[in-house]
Amino acid sequence: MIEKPKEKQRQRAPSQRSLATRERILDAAEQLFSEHGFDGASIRDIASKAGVQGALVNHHGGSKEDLFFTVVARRAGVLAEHRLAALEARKTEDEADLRGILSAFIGPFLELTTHSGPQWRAYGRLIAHVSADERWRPISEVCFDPTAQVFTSELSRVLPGASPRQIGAGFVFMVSAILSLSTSTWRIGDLSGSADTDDLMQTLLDYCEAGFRAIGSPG
Amino acid sequence: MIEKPKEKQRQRAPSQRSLATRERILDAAEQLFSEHGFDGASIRDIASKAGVQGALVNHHGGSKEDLFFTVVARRAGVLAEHRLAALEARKTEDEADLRGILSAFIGPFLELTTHSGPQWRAYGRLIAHVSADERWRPISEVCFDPTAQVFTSELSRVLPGASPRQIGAGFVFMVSAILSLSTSTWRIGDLSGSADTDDLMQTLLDYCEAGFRAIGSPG
DNA sequence: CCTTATTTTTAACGTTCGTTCAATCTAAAA
DNA sequence: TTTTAGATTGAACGAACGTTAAAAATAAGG
Repeated sequence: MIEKPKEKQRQRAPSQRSLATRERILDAAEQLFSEHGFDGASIRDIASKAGVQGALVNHHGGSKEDLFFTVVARRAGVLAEHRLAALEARKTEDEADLRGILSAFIGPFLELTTHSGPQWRAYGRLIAHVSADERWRPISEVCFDPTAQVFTSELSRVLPGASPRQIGAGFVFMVSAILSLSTSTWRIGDLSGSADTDDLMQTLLDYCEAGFRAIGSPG
Repeated sequence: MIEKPKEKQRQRAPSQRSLATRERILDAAEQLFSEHGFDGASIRDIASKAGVQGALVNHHGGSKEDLFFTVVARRAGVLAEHRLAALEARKTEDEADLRGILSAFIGPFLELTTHSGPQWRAYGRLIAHVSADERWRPISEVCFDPTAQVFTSELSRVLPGASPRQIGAGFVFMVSAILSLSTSTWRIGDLSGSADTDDLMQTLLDYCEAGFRAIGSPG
């Protein structure tokens, strides 16, 4: 499902039109997968939204599972770069304390998923699906675990009193809270405005920071 | 999808065998819905797991959406009763402080989903699906929102400094963290033992209590 | 026991699914 | 310009889907 080694090398550069078509297909898949999940979104729906024939989806994306992996992985690298860059920036400015670490993890995600257009917003919901369904654990391991390990080790550094299991639990709680902002915004209220989003990020940061401190300190 | 008013009254009591068959079907649906989601679980799979013919699933459960709602609603009342009873018990013992309220909400869920057999364990994952997919919002409103309102008003009482939006955000964060224990246990590590579950409940309680206090206090 | 409402099976309906294949169109490379 | 790899279309495949209808089996009620 993940490996894709068998691709006989191409003999011509892809045309600009085909590249654009491929992106349109991936965008359509991203939206429909995020709205209806893997099983709820059909190849035909994706093709229709992209304005192409169904067979073209298989041609550009391979099997449906290949397509799903491609869509998830497409933005995973960008997200990881933003997070790790934010972490490094905090480090060089001696702000790599608990709140700084959490900000470096939470900030880029909320920034991208709320201020970078509908595709990134859809990607937030898509990650929620990936994270909730054990079926996609291999995708998580490839796309998100490396970054997660960097941050958990940083958290262990600033919270020496917490066991690895406690760090892991707190990290899962934080991730689930972050993703809930992509899936359950209607539970809290309308936060389409940018100011509300920043407010909510502060609330989330306060919540997670205090939670980690409670975990990391005895008693 | 939710309403089910058209049932012409029956003229004979259902046999014990049919009642048992119905429960077997609901149990099978509960397990498969929780593992593969609504679209990923087929009527034929459910029938096969229940040991009956496919048509019998429709006969006992109605349409697939009706069946899903029935499965979710079946244990929702029991869960709500446990939570509200725990809350009342804390109130009469003057332990209805923040931690007492959170314990009354978290404790019964973890107790049921980890110590009451595989069906309740499946039910935990099932609720995670309901909570994550906006498609099932009507089900959430019927099955879970009444209890949620009781607890959020209690939280507002003990956290007068927090706005309704902050209370709502904290509640969503807490719910998502609770459900993550049903869906992402593999992220934290192997916690199949019962002792570990109790440890994790303490960690979750510490985390959420501190988070709520941070939200509820100025600064 | 007899009647028949209800349960259960068997079979099939029409639809949609993911995927494949051959034909056609497009455009990169020589 | 010519060649032809690659992009795109159109059509079809077999399989699985949710659902329905009519028999057959079962058991409740008289």
